[in-house]
Amino acid sequence: MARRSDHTKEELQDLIVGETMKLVDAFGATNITARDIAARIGYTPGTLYTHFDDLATILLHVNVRILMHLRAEIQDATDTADDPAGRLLAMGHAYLGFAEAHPHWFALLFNHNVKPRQTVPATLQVVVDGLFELLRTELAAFDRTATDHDLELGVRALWGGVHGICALSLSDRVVTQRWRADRLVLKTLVNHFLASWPDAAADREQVGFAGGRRVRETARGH
Amino acid sequence: MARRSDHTKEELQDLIVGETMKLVDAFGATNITARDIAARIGYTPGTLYTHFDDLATILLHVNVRILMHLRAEIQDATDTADDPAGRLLAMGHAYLGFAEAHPHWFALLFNHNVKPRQTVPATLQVVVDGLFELLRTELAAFDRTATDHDLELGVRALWGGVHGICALSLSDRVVTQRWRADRLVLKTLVNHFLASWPDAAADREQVGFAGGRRVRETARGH
DNA sequence: TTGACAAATTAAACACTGTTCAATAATTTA
DNA sequence: TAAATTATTGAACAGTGTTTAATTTGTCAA
Repeated sequence: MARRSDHTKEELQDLIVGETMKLVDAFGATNITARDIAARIGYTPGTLYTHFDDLATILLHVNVRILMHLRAEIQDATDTADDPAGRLLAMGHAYLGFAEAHPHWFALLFNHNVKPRQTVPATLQVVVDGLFELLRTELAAFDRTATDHDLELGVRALWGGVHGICALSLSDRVVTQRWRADRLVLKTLVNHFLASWPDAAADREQVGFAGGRRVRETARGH
Repeated sequence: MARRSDHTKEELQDLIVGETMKLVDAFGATNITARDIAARIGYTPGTLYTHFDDLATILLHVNVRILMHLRAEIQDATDTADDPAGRLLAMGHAYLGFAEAHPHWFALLFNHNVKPRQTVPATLQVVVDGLFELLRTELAAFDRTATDHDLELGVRALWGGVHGICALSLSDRVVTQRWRADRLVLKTLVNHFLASWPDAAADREQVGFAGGRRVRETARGH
């Protein structure tokens, strides 16, 4: 019998969430069982239920940590460029890199199995809002004349677009496996999106606009 | 005992896939069981396994039919506009409308649980390619000077973008529930994407470019 | 019509799942 | 030290996908 003085209540909860997160990363959320987690932490399955309501709740806490990882990587990506457009593209690349490096985490994040009853940890929405704010800051710097409404629309469209490319890239079901130029697709989307954004011209021409052909130069077929 | 002369082999397979599709639409793929399907068609669970290898295979066949529905709706959306840009936007709206009307179908389509062994029905890739071709045709009409490579990139970026907005819209986990202006987000993405596409200017100005402010007019801050 | 063969269907079982709960062990309090 | 409290366990529960032997059904030659 595991001695209860081995861990405090909080330590054990952290241990459960942490080991579950590793198992999800390795095998996917749908392929791990309560008994797997219990064996991993050196307890029996019943113990999980004295610390969490059910497995779904544990996975919800795992999701919070995953989101913090994702936000950290996106924040780091900000340093790789010194203009807003470059930073936005770099954030997209970080997003895609994260999805490729941890497909099971990505799947758990966005494949909703949340039962209506479930109490979402308050921290989750906070982390999401932080992620959202990172994008908004860059887009605002990119176009300083944009209204709040413009930014809201723009951030959601851009985030959605990037997310979709990542999601389709991981969904080996629908998209053919042969074609793997996701970074190029990503760049195409982001560049085209930003290229027609109001007041984009000055910024873009200063920094060379992140490689590829310069869209505006060929915009009217010249 | 159900009499085997009630249905031919093909009829019974169609019945299984069809009833499973209805159950998925109503309750979601993760909430239906082999016994549910069996009860629905008036047979016992074992019968399912004389016609399909396992449940995952049945769901794969369901996916084929779902994709055909999706393609049909997108094809129909083509008639609602008479210029390529308008048709592309209408196709995006159809995509989003389908996701909203059948969230469980949409989830089954893109949340991959396909085991590596699984034999994907040949028809599935055919349907996907057809869907892909619909977009390509419109984008090619929108920019007749685009190379094949341009079109490939553009279609994937555009499809990915639209898909992401739909996916995030259904993923009530990450995106806050309060903000529901997905159609506006969709229009923002598609319009900005097309606005900077080469040779887009002529078409866009002819048709008024699907509402909202005209991006190019303010592009350089005039 | 009959009888043998083939195929479809079933009921029962298998190992597994998430979850619950009385019994037990470990710790804290009096 | 004794009592009360709490954490942990092992065994059970109902339900899952799947397999299989036994049974029913249909076919077709004799």
